[in-house]
Amino acid sequence: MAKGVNKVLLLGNVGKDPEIRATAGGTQVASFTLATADRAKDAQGNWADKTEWHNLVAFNRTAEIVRDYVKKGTQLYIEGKIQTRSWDDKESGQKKYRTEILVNEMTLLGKPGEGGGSSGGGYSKSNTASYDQRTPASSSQPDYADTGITDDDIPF
Amino acid sequence: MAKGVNKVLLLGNVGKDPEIRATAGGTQVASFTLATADRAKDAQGNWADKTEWHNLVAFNRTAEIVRDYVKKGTQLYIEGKIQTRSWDDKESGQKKYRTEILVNEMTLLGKPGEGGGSSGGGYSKSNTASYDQRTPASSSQPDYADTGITDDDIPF
Amino acid sequence: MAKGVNKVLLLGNVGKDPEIRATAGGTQVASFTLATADRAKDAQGNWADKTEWHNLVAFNRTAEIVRDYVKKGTQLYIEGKIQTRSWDDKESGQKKYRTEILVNEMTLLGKPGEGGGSSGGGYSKSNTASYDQRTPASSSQPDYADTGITDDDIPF
Amino acid sequence: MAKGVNKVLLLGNVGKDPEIRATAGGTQVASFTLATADRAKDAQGNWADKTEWHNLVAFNRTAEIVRDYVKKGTQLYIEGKIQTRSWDDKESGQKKYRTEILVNEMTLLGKPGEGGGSSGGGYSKSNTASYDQRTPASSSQPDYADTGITDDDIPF
DNA sequence: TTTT
DNA sequence: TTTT
Repeated sequence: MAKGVNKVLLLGNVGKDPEIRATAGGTQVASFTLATADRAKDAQGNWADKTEWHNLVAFNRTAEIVRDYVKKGTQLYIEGKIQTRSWDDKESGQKKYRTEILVNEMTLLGKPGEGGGSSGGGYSKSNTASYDQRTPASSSQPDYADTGITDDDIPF
Repeated sequence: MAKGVNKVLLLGNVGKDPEIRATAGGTQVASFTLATADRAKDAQGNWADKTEWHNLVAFNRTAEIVRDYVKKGTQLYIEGKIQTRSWDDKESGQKKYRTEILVNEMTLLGKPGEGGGSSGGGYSKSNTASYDQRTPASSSQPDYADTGITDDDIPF
Repeated sequence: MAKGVNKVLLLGNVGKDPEIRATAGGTQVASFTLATADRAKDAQGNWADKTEWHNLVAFNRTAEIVRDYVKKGTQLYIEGKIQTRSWDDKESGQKKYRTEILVNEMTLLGKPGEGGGSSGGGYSKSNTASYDQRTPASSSQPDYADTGITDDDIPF
Repeated sequence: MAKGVNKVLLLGNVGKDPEIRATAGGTQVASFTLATADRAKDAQGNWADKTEWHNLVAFNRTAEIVRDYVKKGTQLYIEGKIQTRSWDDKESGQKKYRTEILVNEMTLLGKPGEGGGSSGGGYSKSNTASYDQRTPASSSQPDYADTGITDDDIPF
């Protein structure tokens, strides 16, 4: 039984093609960003669109679905939990934080240029993205390689 | 401050064109059904789709958006609360119950035959349904007319 | 991957001691009611408390936790899904519906007369209710016996 | 109508007495942390408690309720949205990010050492924290003063 | 039928 | 930094 609640619900569009990796032990990891649009009043009292960007991460089977069906622009509904990782930045010596959403459930809603969104979770089966195990040569964002994460650290 | 939590999140497709009414005082009321698809194991242990139907009701500005943009087949995300109304059935003398979702927030995701679902909340502005104040001549479902609901009964 | 979303979040108090049964196959089933309090404006425009009652059902391990820790008055947070069962009433010949929340996750928050609520999932370990496999001799509410539900019908 | 969904649900315990400020225009701002407890399998496959910390911020009336009723240890349920602010750190010249939950709704569940948690929104009325308009003399965390936020920037 |  |  859960002792607390840490739940996030997001519906928005994927910012870039997801980045797919695997841990040393073969666990699939998908990282991507999601933009959620909101209407909020600006300083002048006018309604203006405001976009919030979220860092998402998915593991295992969910990562494979991301790999195969999620691309830049895909409209997604996800449920997940908030996690904040921290590390000491080698250059500045400062403590840095990165907040991510660990995706537990996902519903694909569509992608620009396709009629997919209307079909009740629809997406083209031909959407399959190729598998990409590259680790980016250099990344200003901390990733699991940088932080020395291994399969043993994945908590499920 | 809320004393409790009663929150519902649904993502699915609208079953029929919504029914739009107005109370005597002019409050717009939209009623419609939403199907949510689920994958569940059947008696034989196979994964099978299972559809759950929900009765939704929206008031005021939300009802107008339903009237103008929601049709049979529209894919919707909604947030709302559960409400169960009860009344004594005149024919059988039995107490009857009807559970509805009062819609507080709504995001349109698309409609079959249009590319709308993919555009981040997209829908065609030309989608406008005409206003329909008819009360169905006969309805086996209790509706607000049947139960004598007036503007004074609307709790907000 | 889910094709739709059907999610309910409730926080409130349990109305009566839960009713515990087992199916012929030994699956534990717990049924109970939960009251969620809300503040809403009444017909006169005054804020008034309004209570909504929900029918909850839990299976397996969750049912056992209900059996052991949940009593009349317990404050609970639950996540679940909406399900509406229907059957033909033998007396009136009418179709009847019963909407229930199938509980997936549960967090115990406290019980009147105990300090439990403050303890982050707190409840007295001595709270253990005795196991009750009785099926109520007569029930005006449709239950799983009435509707002929067997283990094979339980969809997970 | 919302164009996207950005919703967070948290149930946990407050880490420290909230920090209360007011903007130049008199808008109340409450900042506090919330710990959500989770059970997760560790590297050895054992279930272990894991605590996630969240930065919460509340404005206006909600900030006043926080000021008056929320203290270190209070058990809270909140709904809100994720917001990430960024700024250029003056010392290191690096871009820094801070993710916060903007609290929209709140339900107080209890506080250690009181029976409050069981009372359906219970808390001692005598809990009233004194109003604290101090801005911390020095803070390594960016706050609204640091980032030059004024009333005009508050988007509602 | 809960709770304050 | 909370809580059990």
